[in-house]
Amino acid sequence: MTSSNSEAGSRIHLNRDVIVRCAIAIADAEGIDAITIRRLAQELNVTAMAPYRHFRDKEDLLNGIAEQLLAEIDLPKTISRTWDQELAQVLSQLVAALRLHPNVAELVLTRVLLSTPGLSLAEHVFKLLTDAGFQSEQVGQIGSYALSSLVALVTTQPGAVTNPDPEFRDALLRKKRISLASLSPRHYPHIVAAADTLVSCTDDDSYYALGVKLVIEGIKGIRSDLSTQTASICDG
Amino acid sequence: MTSSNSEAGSRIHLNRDVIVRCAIAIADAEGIDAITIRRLAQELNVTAMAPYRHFRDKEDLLNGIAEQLLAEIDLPKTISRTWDQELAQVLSQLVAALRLHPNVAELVLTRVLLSTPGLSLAEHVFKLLTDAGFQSEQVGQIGSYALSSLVALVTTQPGAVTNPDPEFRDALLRKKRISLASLSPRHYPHIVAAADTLVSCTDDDSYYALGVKLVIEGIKGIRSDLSTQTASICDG
DNA sequence: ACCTGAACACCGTTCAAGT
DNA sequence: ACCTGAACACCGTTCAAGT
Repeated sequence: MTSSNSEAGSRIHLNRDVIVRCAIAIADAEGIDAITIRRLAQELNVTAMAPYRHFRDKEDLLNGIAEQLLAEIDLPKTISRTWDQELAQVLSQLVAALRLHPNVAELVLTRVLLSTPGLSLAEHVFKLLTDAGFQSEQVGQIGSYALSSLVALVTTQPGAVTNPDPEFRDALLRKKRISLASLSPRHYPHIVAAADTLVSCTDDDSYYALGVKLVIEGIKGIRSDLSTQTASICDG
Repeated sequence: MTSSNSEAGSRIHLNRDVIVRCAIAIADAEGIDAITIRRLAQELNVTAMAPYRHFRDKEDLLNGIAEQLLAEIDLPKTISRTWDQELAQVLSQLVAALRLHPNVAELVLTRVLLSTPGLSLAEHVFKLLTDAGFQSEQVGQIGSYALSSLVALVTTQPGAVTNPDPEFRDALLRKKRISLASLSPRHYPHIVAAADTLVSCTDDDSYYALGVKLVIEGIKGIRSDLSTQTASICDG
């Protein structure tokens, strides 16, 4: 992470975007705790107070990081398909965007409604749930659930160790797997059996696809309860 | 939070449990960032280094807090009902335990497998998923999903503002609702419509019950896919 | 065995200046 | 308009002592 920005003379014009990108790069390399205002200033060849021209305080910076992650999502325009297919696509986009920077994914959990790209995402999800036939209160609750479930999934990503260096990372994962696999098979038979899966997936893509599917199927299950009570809406 | 422990003379024997409980009390009153080793020491009438006899470092303390939260869950013994009913009950217990201390609930997200009560919880959930007919790889993935979804739900709890004092809290919520409700209805019609729900629920209990139901229904949906491919297992 | 006390290298953030 | 520099009140954590 002593990246190109830290070379003497590379005095790029400081602004929110540059600072946020630098913060994300630091976290990618060394974990979220490595994001400090002072470290950021140092990395950008600037004094400790310079970032404060662009951020009210550190919380504002963290909001900016969450916003940047969400800005990577490109919401599909296709309105041709069914609500559940579209929802699956949007949620997959969210997961894909967060997976690019797993060390800061957790910041999004409580910040979706604080930025324009987050609001657009939520609005899109809420619209699809409305299409599915839910009333506005359930739309808010189910929508929040869907978003936070998937953010949490990326946050707890098996094998999402900070990433000091690939070799050390592997060693850490190996240690973790051993500690699970060596639990008492009498007390924790199912954890021992699933130890490999819990530590790191054989296939991350299918793991996240399953997560999206679980959310969608959950919503469908709730919806079918709904349609037994009220007039059934045309299926999308 | 300048609680009974901070009175001069109340020198309770220091140990992990006392320290963890004090940390939770601090977070309940002032938010998770108020948990510092030094503050803890002060609250317990002890020097800054005293807690280090009982915790290797701050991370160890946070693990201890997560463990304490999970220890409040009492796993039901009843094996009389169907897997989905039992799973719903266990997950509801998890939610109930976390709701007691929403400001530290986030600590559990990445720490379930690091403590005995967390391992017991996971083992219980995994067993029920095995009963439901899933193979060990899916058990691990679906189990992780179920646990992290519900932890996330409590973490993002609408109205889970730290809690300085009830009056200030209400003001903050009001401000939040207004900022959502006053969004452009042209760009964010569904968010505006759901603003009340998003900021704080009319009924928290039913909100969390819905969360549990979404998880269960999701799992059932996946399971029915499963049973079309492999031999169907006896229900129940 | 358990706690103290001083010290170190860091933080976020303020305020008043510089250019 | 944008950045600097010094300062303040706080952190987590070390090390060597005390009792």
